Amino acid sequence: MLKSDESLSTEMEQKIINAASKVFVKWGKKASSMQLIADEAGINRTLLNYYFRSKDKLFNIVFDKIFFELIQKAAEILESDIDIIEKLDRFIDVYISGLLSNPYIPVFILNELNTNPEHLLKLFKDSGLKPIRLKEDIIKAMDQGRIIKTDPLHLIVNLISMIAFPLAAKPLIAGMILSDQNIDFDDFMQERIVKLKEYFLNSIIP
Amino acid sequence: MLKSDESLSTEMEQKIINAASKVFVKWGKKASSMQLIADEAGINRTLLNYYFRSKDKLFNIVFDKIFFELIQKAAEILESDIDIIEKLDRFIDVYISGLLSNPYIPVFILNELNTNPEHLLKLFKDSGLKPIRLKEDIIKAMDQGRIIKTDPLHLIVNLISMIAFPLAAKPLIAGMILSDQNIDFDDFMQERIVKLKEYFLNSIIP
DNA sequence: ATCTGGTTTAACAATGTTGTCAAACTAAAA
DNA sequence: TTTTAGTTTGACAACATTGTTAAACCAGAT
Repeated sequence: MLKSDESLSTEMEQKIINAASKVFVKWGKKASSMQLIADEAGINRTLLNYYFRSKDKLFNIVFDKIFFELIQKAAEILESDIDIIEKLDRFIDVYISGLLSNPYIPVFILNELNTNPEHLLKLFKDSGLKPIRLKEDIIKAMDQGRIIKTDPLHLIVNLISMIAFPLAAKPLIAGMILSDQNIDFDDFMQERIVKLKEYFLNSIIP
Repeated sequence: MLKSDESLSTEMEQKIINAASKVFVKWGKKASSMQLIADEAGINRTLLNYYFRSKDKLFNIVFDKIFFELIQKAAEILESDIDIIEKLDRFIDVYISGLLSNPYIPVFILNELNTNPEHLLKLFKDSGLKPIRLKEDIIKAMDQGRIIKTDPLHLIVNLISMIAFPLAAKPLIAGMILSDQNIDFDDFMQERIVKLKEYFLNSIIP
């Protein structure tokens, strides 16, 4: 079919990016072959090179896209003017539900993080997001006596950990902790949204 | 040199396993080549096959060893008869300091977990460790009023998350949160041992 | 009907990786 | 010294993967 306008080319590009995302996120960069991606997209392998030149280029596009979406979601919440407690509440909500539909993403990110830290740090700097702004919000709330006084950096790390780790470790949680109890992982995580808010907010509100 | 007794063969095997551990843990299974491992060990590549038959076999030995050490450490603490609060305290200690010297391990495990869950679950079952026993300890302490009443499963997940995630996400924490503040990651984690105990125990003691 | 531009394909070369094998090596035993 | 058994090495074949190229294809424009 002729490329009569931009949207058609973009249509194929989208198809490829979607397939590549699935494969890269599941298997990681090195273990993903161009053939696997082509199969997933239902197209000839050579088309991947035609549209994206090389595996490296394709990977970077996919990675940047996924990372940007994650960062942007955080930015929207953190930079908004809502109350700090409400912010934290939403943060838990948005990330757990968001990642629940794509549980391979955390490990995918962590993996690239370990093998190629510069790439990610560059992206992060370009994004302009400053997680430290959250620290200031927290300190302010502590001064006002609305939040218990504790180390704000560790508090932030605690929150991110409790949100992200269970998703990254899905097979571990499901297999080692939930299976004997006959609990479904997704149910557990849905419940977790409520329970984590309860636990975390209780732990910081005097 | 002739293999006059067991220990000599074991010496080379040890050398290989150490090198393979380093390479596999850093780069993951697929991205690690036998050549890379041989270079790390300073030996001829063919020797790897001579001693361990195949890459798969070598990988499984390395992985099982690392996983077993992790599990065993947990078992020692959890199965001991010390007080629950002391148990949790030690758990934080042992895992943060242990993984700090080997920060690539968490992602390595998580990665294998995602791409090959059966392998790990089999290992886990063979180990005989029951993390659920911790749940019973916690419930007992809750009944005695020594620990605040909350969902024990989520509590366990919270603890594991706060311990393991920052180590898995070292470049993220270091690059996105600590770098502006001029804080060294290892210092931060040493401090974290204290701060996390404080935070976690405070959050569960009435 | 032919031309023309982007698109798709099969075939190819280059490279990397794994595992095997036979030959070379080494140090102790006979 | 020669033999012997385990060890080490280089060479090889098989296979997977990547990226290129030239040819085939296709639908609208001329």
